Amino acid sequence: MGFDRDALSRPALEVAPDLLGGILTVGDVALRITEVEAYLGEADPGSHAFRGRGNRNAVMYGPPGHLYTYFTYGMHVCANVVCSPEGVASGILLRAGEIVEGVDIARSRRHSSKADLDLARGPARLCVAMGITLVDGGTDLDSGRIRLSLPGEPSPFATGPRTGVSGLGGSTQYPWRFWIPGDPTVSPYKAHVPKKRG
DNA sequence: GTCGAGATTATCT
DNA sequence: GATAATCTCGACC
Repeated sequence: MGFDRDALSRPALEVAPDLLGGILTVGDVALRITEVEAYLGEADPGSHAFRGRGNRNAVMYGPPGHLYTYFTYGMHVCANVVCSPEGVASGILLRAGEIVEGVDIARSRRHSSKADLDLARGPARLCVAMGITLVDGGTDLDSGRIRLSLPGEPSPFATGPRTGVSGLGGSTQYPWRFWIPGDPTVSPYKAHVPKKRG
């Protein structure tokens, strides 16, 4: 079960499409991954690792197959799958998915939630629905309560520009976003620019 | 359905 | 002190 460690020891751009259709299991909740986004670490102006290694992104430099979590905008948590060999900072952000098991549990975590498809639509929502928090950062995805299963065969996928990135160095120009075409849980989200404090 | 604006806190300089 | 890989809400078509 689980996944081939070697399958994740490759550049993020190659691993990202392989995650589509994969299953992420956290406790009693299972998620089918439908949308991801690749981050190439130091080579990527939009990545946290672009400005060098720090406490926050240290996990991204570690071995593949681990979970990288971070806080953004003070209120939200996002989850990444670390890939590339140890020492190379790259990861894949889980942007959206479909709850395939434990829907009632996920719904109870998001009290004011609406449709099932909305439970994990968006990176921060996905973490809330799955119960992923900062303490899960650095967890091995092949042991413990959080597990990842890669699909047996490749899924069809589409690519497009990234959204929500600060545009530092025009990083939104790269088509490093991957999703399963036609899936209802994927990105109905607008591509707006970060807002400054008022 | 789309568009625009505000909220809130860990992390880094 | 500035920044941030977002979400929710309200207004409008």
